[in-house]
Amino acid sequence: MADNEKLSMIRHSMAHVMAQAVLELFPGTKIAIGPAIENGFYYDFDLPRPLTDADLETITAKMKEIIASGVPFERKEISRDEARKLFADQPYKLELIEAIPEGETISLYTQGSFTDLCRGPHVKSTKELHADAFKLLNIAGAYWRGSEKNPMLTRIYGTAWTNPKELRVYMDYLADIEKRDHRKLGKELDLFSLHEEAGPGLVYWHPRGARIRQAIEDFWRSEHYKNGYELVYTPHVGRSWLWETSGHLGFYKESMYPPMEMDKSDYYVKPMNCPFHIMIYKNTKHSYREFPFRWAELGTVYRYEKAGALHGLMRVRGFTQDDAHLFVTPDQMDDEIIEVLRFSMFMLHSFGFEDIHAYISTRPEHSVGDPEKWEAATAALKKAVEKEGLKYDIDEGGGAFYGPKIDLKVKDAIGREWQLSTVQFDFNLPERFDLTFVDKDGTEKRPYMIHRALLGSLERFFGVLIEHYAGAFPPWLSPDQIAIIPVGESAYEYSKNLEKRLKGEGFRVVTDLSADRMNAKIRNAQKMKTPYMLIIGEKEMAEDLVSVRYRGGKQVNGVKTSDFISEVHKTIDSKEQI
RNA sequence: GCCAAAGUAGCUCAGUGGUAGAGCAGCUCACUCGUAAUGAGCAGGUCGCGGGUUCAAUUCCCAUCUUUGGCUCCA
Repeated sequence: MADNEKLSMIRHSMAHVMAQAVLELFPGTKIAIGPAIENGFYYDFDLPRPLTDADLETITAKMKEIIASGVPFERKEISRDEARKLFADQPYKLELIEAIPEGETISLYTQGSFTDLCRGPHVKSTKELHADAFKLLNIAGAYWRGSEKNPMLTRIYGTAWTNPKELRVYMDYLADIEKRDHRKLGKELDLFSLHEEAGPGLVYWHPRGARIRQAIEDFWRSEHYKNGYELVYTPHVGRSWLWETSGHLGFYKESMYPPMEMDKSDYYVKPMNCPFHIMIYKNTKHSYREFPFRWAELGTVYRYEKAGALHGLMRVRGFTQDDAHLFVTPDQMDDEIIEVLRFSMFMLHSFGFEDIHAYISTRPEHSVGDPEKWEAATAALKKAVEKEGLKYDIDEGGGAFYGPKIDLKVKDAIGREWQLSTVQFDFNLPERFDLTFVDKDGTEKRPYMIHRALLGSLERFFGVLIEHYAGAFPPWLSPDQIAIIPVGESAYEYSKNLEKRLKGEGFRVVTDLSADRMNAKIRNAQKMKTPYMLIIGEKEMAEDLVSVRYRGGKQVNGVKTSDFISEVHKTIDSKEQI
């Protein structure tokens, strides 16, 4: 049997053991479902009272008892009527029984005092479960059957493994995630903040965060020009006419900030950049000879995200998309998609993401646009992904109503997937805004429109970068690249001049002239994860040397300053990590 | 929006029905230092905001905002 099947059986069985423990401790509890999931399991309960973290300990202790008792998991098949009778006081189970198709077997699994409606499979006995290889992690709310129209149940999440060592490895992984948390690092490294009193979900980029953003934006802009894009700037608000035409007021009004009334018109803050780029397109009549158009903008948009959905930089209400819109003729489509994908891969690689996976989403049930166009566009997406040699999955029917798309997800340093790039066809807006171009034969035709974002939003991308690098950015992105640390006051003057010299090279440099001892200065620079620390004392001053302490702890003393400068240039230019 | 928990100094956190405390950071002074914290002193808080109970509320209750963990959502 494959290891993951075994693990999944252990986890599923653990869920049953937890349900037994909860029922014994909280009589009258109604039970819902309890599957194995990635790394663990959960079970949903309708409890007589809310749970506290202390209850998790009690439940854990009870589970250990059940595991120690070594009871078998016994399977039994019964009729639908028997099942109804058995679960007469378990309304959620009754609902599940009714949902089982006629003719399908209904099976039960029993261990000790607990019987659950369950397809299985399970381990043979609780002897196969390890009392020290599981941990209950948290209590959360979850809608019955995942619908917000249904009652909210209490879900207990746990993790389970075959042995304590595996559990420890997983717990270490969770601790690593906590250490990398961009919200925590954002504070510690003084990168950004959010202010509840000034409006939730709105990001303040501090000088050190802004330096990173500048580095990203500078690179982004110059690469866009190199890759045949034009950069545009568009307004932040637009009259309701724009949003009525685009259809946003019809479909997405709930997610837009409410209107501002002025001169008897309603103005809306933009939730997307596309209608503005379309206005530029519509400004003149276009010939096929001008195509393709590639217009990019770091466009700041505002969306009303539900209060409970906000999360640090990852889900915010105001964010800047690295947006671009391509207007192409049908015969340019294939090449343009290939080019966008290649560009996208280049950008992601530049930021240190190597493991990239593509997801293609195809036409959903309700869609606009000619099915043949959908076919052609989807084929173009597949062709591009294959040409790039990317691994990909297809989400049949998972596209937006207006067109198929490719999403790229990257794996970070600890294996978590983040969606960054997206390339989407749009068969809706060109119709709604009646976009045309004059083709070779003199007739007016409809251009293809493609939306794409390479980094997604700068806020979210920043969050992902922080977590990927755990705050230790490669020098080209580091807020401070070099920290100068004079050994004593006698080196202050020299250090200030060295700072000037290094800044002249274009480096981001800070000199620590505080009253702290040298050791404390090193500690502070280290805590800020500054890549290079230069220790300056008598020896260095006398011979134009620097003593380099690298972020990793390595020291190289007596380096010629000019050698250090060329080394840093090389590292920054190549975007290497140190 | 829903379920649950939390909100005390800039940060991390302790604490109590009789209007608050630590460490770090900050400021001042002294020390002038060779690879992860020099020492002493000072200052800093309407205990998220609004009601209620009480002689008295930061503490108990209600409402509200925000945050956290999830759920739902994410054009």
